[in-house]
Amino acid sequence: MRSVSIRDVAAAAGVAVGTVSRVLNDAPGVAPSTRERVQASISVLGYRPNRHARALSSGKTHVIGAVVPFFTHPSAVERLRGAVSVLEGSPYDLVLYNVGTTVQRLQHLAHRGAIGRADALLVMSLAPTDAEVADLDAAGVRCVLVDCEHPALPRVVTDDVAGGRMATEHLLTLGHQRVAFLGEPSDPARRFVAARQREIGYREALAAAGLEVEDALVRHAPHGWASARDAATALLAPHERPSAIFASSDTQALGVLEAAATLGLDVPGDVALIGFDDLEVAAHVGLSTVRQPLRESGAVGAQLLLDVLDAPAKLDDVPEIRLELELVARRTTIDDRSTT
Amino acid sequence: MRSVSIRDVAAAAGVAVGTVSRVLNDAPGVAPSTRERVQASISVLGYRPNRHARALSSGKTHVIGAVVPFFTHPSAVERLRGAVSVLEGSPYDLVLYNVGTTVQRLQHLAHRGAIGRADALLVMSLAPTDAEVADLDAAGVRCVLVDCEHPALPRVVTDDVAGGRMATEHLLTLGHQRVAFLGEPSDPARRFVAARQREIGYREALAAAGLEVEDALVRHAPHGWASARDAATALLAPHERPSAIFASSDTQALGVLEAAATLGLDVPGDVALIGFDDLEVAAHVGLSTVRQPLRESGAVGAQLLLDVLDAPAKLDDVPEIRLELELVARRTTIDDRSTT
DNA sequence: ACCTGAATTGGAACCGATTCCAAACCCTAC
DNA sequence: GTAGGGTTTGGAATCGGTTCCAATTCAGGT
Repeated sequence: MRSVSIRDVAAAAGVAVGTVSRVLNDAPGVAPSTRERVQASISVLGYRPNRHARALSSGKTHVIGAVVPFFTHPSAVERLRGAVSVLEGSPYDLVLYNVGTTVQRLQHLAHRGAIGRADALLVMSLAPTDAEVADLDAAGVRCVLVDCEHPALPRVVTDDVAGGRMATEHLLTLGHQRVAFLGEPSDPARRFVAARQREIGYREALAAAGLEVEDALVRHAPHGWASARDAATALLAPHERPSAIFASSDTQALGVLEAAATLGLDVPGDVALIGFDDLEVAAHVGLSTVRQPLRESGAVGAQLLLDVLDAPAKLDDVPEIRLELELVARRTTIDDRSTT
Repeated sequence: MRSVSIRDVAAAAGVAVGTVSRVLNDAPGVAPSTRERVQASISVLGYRPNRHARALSSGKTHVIGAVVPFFTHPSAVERLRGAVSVLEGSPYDLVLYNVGTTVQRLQHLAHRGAIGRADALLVMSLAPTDAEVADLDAAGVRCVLVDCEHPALPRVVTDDVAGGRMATEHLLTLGHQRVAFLGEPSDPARRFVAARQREIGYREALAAAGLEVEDALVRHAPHGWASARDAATALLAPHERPSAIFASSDTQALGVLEAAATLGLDVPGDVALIGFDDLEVAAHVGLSTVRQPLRESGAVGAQLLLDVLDAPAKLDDVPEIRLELELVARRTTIDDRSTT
């Protein structure tokens, strides 16, 4: 039951443990014949180095922690997919840290879990505080951000304000005058800022078009399908209905779609709709949206993290990679039935 | 930079390291006053135990590895969601092992990666070989299977044959006589068996109804949206078209839906369609399907693994938990337009 | 006052690797 | 024949915990 240790290998090969270690790490200074002999013993004994012992003595854990708020959200998973695809080719293992509910949890996680286990952290959609950055730094844990910002950390971001503008302008261009916005309530700690920024873009676009923002047309509902449906149902009440809705995520847009269907409203005839993210489901239901390169953001972030880990020292200027957004017009804003 | 160790704490509190360790592990035999003093030093120094050192000396890593084939597939993610939700409340970290392409990879992973890092493995949809089970056992790594079987391992399963029957019978009950099947090619190592079993259920249902299986109506395409669409396009060629299709996964069913749309066929008017899994998207596009409790399977599997880890010895009879399937009829088999 | 046993504490050994200094070895050059 | 240099190799120290045995303390019983 007890596993083979490096000393067993050393004994079997008739060398010292130091030599076996050198062979294991492809370190120079081992005679070819010796190296061969050691390798033979290794495979005969079926020896596998103990990763914890290795981590303990070398200080490198070969673990990357992915801090993912809301692993339940499709967009978070999509980002993770990108990260996984990159990390697969690396010697790093990926530990999943889900930040489920409380914002407080990052603090908790960063301290209790991630630090002391991982060499580095890939933090998604959750802007760290200065204190957290300091802690991370003190613990020697490298960090890269995806979909959020902090001046001291390398990051992969998109311009959510511009995205909000794009979506809104698309609707305005189609002739809509009364455009509603459905977003998420800003969280108390102001750490999830994407939805808020999209709302800013929405307001900017309306202002640029010389339109007033009607308070009644701006709603907030917790991220998720059901709550968006309920909010949209209220928004689409017969009296003074908007002619178009911009939902700050595709998930919410699906809720709007459901509400419209229940109310017997035609989309886009009675009300046009655009979402944000371009989840795979958007293509299937014909949802117009602003495409955000979700998977790519995870992949780029992971790659950036690997680069950072390779770089010995702290970089002088912190890299920021900005990914582009793209408008994808589909059935919910442009009715192809009229053209066929 | 160097972190605080248990010896620093011991010195600060004026006790021996053993005592600090006892405090850390809530071990009995420490005077309340001493315990308090140690705890004070711990928080003053900001001490965090090093998990690798702990793992090394205690033999417990507090890591559970999730072996997930095709992290890109929605169903795999859904299972993982369930597992994550359960493991969040536990002291275990979750390491993600994606088995991307080659079947060979499990061997690779189990040996190189998972073993020696994790206390236990949650293996999904990938039946291990006897050799692998033996290795796992030899390495002292506990293991629970989800969506696959091995006589020696605890597992969470569903009856895919029955599911295949359910889907097919649903179509037959609706009066369809020519029911096609779209599945996945069986992999060389015969390790992903679910799709194959659903096909068996399909054949059983046809046989029970006294119908012949027409070879031309049974197709196989690699899992995924695009390849299913192509296969379905061939299947739906005008000549001798089936009146209904059973796709062995929702993902594939979406491909069929796309093919039908492109061909200008009405669903379910020209061709009825049923999938398998009940992914969230199925509800949005109105896809009939056989609901499989994906998330629950992950959750139950994780819980089972925790139980197994708690149980000191190897259990005499290996638990098998069977989750129920449920038919969900939606628009793609039952046209509500006729009734409205 | 002394003995016994339980509760508490000290501290060495150990887990399995890396790392680095010193020792051994082998050639070549003088 | 030997000094000197570069390779190889040996092996002790170390990383930061857990574990367990021995030592100490202290209370209660006689």
